[in-house]
Formats: sequence, C-alpha cells, structure tokens
Amino acid sequence: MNKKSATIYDISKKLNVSVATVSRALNNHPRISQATKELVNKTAKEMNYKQNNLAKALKSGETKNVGIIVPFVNTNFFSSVIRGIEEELSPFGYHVIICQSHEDVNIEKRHLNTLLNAQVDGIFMSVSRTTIDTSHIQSILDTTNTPIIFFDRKKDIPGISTVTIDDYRGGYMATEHLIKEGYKNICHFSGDLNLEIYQNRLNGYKQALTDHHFQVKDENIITTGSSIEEGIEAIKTLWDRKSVPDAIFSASDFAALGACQELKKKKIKIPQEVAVIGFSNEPFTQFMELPISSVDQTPVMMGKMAGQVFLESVKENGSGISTEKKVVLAPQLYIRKSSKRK
Amino acid sequence: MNKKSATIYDISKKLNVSVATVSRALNNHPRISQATKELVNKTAKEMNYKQNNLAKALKSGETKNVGIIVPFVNTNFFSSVIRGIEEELSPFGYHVIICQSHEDVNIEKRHLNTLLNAQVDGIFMSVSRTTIDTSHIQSILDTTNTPIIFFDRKKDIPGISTVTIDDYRGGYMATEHLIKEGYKNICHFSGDLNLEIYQNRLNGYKQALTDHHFQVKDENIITTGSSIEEGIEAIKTLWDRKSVPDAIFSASDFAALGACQELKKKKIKIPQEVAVIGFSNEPFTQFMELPISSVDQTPVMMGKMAGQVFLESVKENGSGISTEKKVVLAPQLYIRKSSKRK
DNA sequence: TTGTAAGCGTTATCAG
DNA sequence: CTGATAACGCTTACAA
Repeated sequence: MNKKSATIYDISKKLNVSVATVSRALNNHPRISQATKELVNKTAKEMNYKQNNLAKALKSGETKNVGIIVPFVNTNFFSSVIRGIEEELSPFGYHVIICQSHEDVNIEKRHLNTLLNAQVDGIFMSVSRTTIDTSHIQSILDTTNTPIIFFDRKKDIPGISTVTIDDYRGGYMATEHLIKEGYKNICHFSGDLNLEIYQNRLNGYKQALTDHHFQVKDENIITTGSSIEEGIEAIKTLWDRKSVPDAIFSASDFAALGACQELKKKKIKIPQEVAVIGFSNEPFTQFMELPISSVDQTPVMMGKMAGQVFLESVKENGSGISTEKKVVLAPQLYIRKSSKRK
Repeated sequence: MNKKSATIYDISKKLNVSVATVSRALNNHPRISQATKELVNKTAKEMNYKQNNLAKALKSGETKNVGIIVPFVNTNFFSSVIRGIEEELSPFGYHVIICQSHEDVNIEKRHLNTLLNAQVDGIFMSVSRTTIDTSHIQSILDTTNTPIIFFDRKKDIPGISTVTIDDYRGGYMATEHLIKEGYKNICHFSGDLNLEIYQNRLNGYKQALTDHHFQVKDENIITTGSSIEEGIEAIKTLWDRKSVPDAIFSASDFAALGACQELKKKKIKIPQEVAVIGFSNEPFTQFMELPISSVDQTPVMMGKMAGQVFLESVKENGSGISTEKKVVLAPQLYIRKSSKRK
C-alpha cells in the first residue's frame, strides 16, 4: 500500500480553488484573504501535506543544501568543524551533505561532481593529501557559480575563500614556548609537507628558532604521519643517534603521544629531560596522566566562520561580483605538564 | 556574470536532435546508435553539461539522499556511525545529510520535517534524550513511505528497523569480568535511564550479579551523566559512605575517567583496590598511562549495518510489504589494566 | 533509431 | 483577492 503524499493540487481540488491560491496561501502571500489562508492551512494539515522542496528548488535554483568534503568524518577535528558549519547554517534552513574523500583525490573529484549534480548551493572542503593538481577545482570555479570554501587544508586558488588557523603562528608559539622553558635542542615532527598546514607549522618552528638565535638543523626535522606508531618510530631513530634532542614539537598529537609512550619506555623523564608538545588539542591530550601540551585549532569556530563566509557569499551573489575572503583564526596554546620544566 | 549551466535542451539545439535523444544517449539507452551516443557525450563534455539531479529526482521520486539525525556530530561514537553509513551507501550513489538534535526533541521534530520536505529516501536516527513521546515518529510511519532506521538509541515502534548493540550483554560481560577477577562489591554508574541503552546495560549488570549469587543493592546504582565531572562526583559521594565498593562498572567512559582521576587523588590503587571499567571504548581509554577497560560498540560496523538495512528496505519497497529488521551487534570487551587484578 | 509531448510539484507572471 | 498557465530540467510512454 503506497502512501502518496498530498500536493497543492490535491488541496486545490478539495477546496475548489486554484493551485496558485493554495501556493500563495501556504506561503502567506499578502494579497490572500485571511479566510482562505486559514482554510488552506487547515486542510493542508488535515491532508498531511508536505511541501516538496525538490520542486521548489527546481524552480528557484536554490536547494538549501551545502556539501562538505573531508578526508574522514570520524576524527575530532573534522567532526567538530562539521558541527560548527551545521550549527551556523541550520538556522537559515540549510542542510549539510557529508562526503569522505579517504585522502584520495579521485574520490574527491567524484564527490565534487555528484555534489554539483545535486545542485548544492555551496561546497566546503578540506583537500585530501593526494590533491596536488587542483584543476578539477579550478574548473568548477570557471564553469559554475557554486561558491567553494576551503577550510584548514586549503590550496591557493584565486577566487576561493578560505578559513584556516594561523598554523605558522601555532608552530611559532609552540616552539617559542619550548625555548622559553629553557630547552635547547628542539626537534620537529612534521606531517605531510604536501599540505600547506604542515609547511606552515614547520616554517613557524624554523622562524622561532632563528629569532631566538638557534640554528635550524635539517636532521632535527623528521617527517612523520599522524599516527602513534610513527611517533614511536621517530623517537627510536632519534635515539639511535649520538646527540638526542631535549624537546619535541610534533605537528600531530598522535605522533606526540607515540613519542611520550616510547620515551617512557626508555625511562626518559618528561618534561625534565625531554619536553613534548603536540598539535590539534585532541581530547585525549588533556586526559592523560601526563597531560600533553598542544595547540588548539578551534575547529567548531572554524566551522562557524566557514558557514558565515558562505552566507555572505550567497548574499553577495545576488548583488554582483563575489569577493573572496580569507579568514585566519588564532591558534590557542594549551600548556600542560609535558612541556613545563620550570 | 552568471554562468548558467547547460541543459539537455542546449545540447539538443546544438546538435539538431530531440531532447529525448540526448537524454537517452547520456543514459546509454540501448536503442540509440553508437554514433549519436558518442556525439552527444562529446558535446556534453564540451558544453560542460552537468546533469540536474533535482529534475531527475522530481521525476523519479528518488533523491538518492538520506538523512541522519544524531544529538551531536562531533563525538567519536556518532561520527563513526556516520562514517559507516556514508561508506556503505556512497557506492550506491547516495549522499548523507547530517542533522544535530542537540538532545532536544523539538529540534529533532523540526529536522524530521525538513528532511521529509527535502524528499530524502530514508532517515537514520538516534533519538534525543528528551524524546519520550514518539508520536511525531509514528506519524511519519503512518503517512509516508520513507523508511526510518533507528541505530543505538532506539524506541520500540512496530515497523521501524533497528540496529543496536546488545547493551544488556555488554553490561553483563563487563560485570561478569569484574566478578571473575575477584571483585565483590561492584557499583554501577548508569546513564540517563530514559534511554533504553542505559536501561539494558543496567539490567545486564543486575543479571550478572544475580547469576553469580551477588545481591543487587540499590545504593550501588548511581545515576551519572556522561561527563568526567559526574564521575568524580559519584566517587566522592560513594567514599563518603561507610562501605565503599571495590569495583565500578560505568556505562560511560567519561564517567569512568572521572572516577579514575578522583580515585587517584584519593591515593586508591587501580586495579588493586578498586577496578574500573567503562563503556564505548572511547579512543582515550587505551591511550592512558593506566588504560581503562571498556566495552566497544563497533560504531562503524553499526553504521554499515544500518546502511545495509536501508538498502534492503529500498529493494523490498518496490516488491511489496516492507518488513522490519532488528539487527543486534555483539559488544566487544576490551580488558585493560584498570580491571585486571589477577 | 529518433521525435513528440506529458508529467513530476512548485512558483511567478499576467490577467481578470 | 483569485485564476490560468508557463517554466524549472529531466525521463518515458507512445508514435513514427
């Protein structure tokens, strides 16, 4: 037994008025008598009428849907950004559609296409690690009006708004903090340097060292992924050398955790002998017996700002050219036991 | 400058064929010559044609969108379930729309409505804590064909498929494990008993005690929320009494963490003097210096199963009556230091 | 193999 | 204040 939902035609037939009247009554059009409005609304309720937004969207060109593409949805960072976007946009009637790229540029491309097919009003994305060539994104910019907003993992494409944190500053703050605590030989665990965010954290690290008259040594920069295992490995290789560091600034909290675990195994005291500071302020960093210092990316706020940037660009789109926005949020340093020697 | 995207009309005009031919060619219809197919596809590419799925959906009645309603998206559990659903459904061309209820039944109601307006092909939901009356859900069941699938936080409504873990069994396993480790006076920190999941965990706890000839004492059942603070508070009140427990089975990992923190503060040794076991297997439980035992809910799997249940119900919907499915997943006990006395 | 035209459910324009 | 009708972009009988 199929339950076909009622349309404005069904209502119009029942009441012997035109569909136009029904439509206007439901939309509270000023030139409709109060009486018909009430009648229409009443019978709409009775017939369990549900507006078909598909038809409306087809007519208006607005779906009130936006797409979000992230590598994976079940990480603290990305799910928090999504939360921010949803909370910012929901009051304006928007729904968010989630896609996962699995760090694969081809999947990213496919999602981009299906989102456009779905006629989303905008697309938020954090590029995948394998996104080197960005022509697929550029081409959307060239051929559609759909605004794209990069958050966190951006690419430099003129015309695309971005919302990021100041990763450079985050790296600088973390490193400077270690210096001020008296650490002299500071290592950096960097992430995938194909991504700007990791480049910037690295650059902040370098600049802080330079500004405080420390030498930047290549052998002190180790490229790790964002996993516990890689943090453990990094410590192992470091401690195989003659000179070991007395502090580690990791661009990933997970690698920082691995470092802590391995240092403990080696009976090396944190923070007395070696300091550790991570990046992202993952929930676990504060729950540890030895809480790990970290740089917070304010992900919910990032999502909210991205939502605002989108709303502005929608407003502008009616009135002329759309200008690109570059929002840069301030990172927040959380100093905990793992890096406090003094 | 507005970039209007090309339609099949534009292509048909350019090639002097009918829109029907274009449509069929693009859809690889068998009764279209290879030559026209190639021609149409080529010019479609040239004109940067993008299929408008809105129009297609309006015609076909299928949007290939499903809605998901969760309290909050940025928790490990819910974001992992979402990941599972997305990964299961994405290969079949579905997109997932995320809504957050903020634990508020009114927001839940609103989302339910707007999702129906958006003509989603199905709705996945975990009810909010304030969802006592379920008439709003029942009414969808009565008036639409949109399948609803509950996951984790379900309500008993005939006709609605559910995917859950066996919380009863999870509670039983955790408690029995503590008993086998030799603990004699086991307390339970329960969550909001309005939710079935917490009821079931509590019942499992009770049954395990009974089966092993322990008495179930009301004063050993403490209702806490899912926060660290409430875990701390619970320990404080317990230790204000004359007889203290030697083990705690918490229905929430966060309350378990709070308990550990407070016990440590009181210089009480875990697991020698008091054992602690949580529920959910939050990432942090394994990262701790003293890793906390916990019951895993296999959230990604839960999402995948929910996706499968949906796909089946879509298949059935064509061919007659849709039957409800009740998938119950097995919880996984992760025994760690916090509860191993032997 | 291809074309014509109806229809999906709305909204908006133009008349009345 | 209300009605008739076109249009949004696509699919699909039914014809040819």
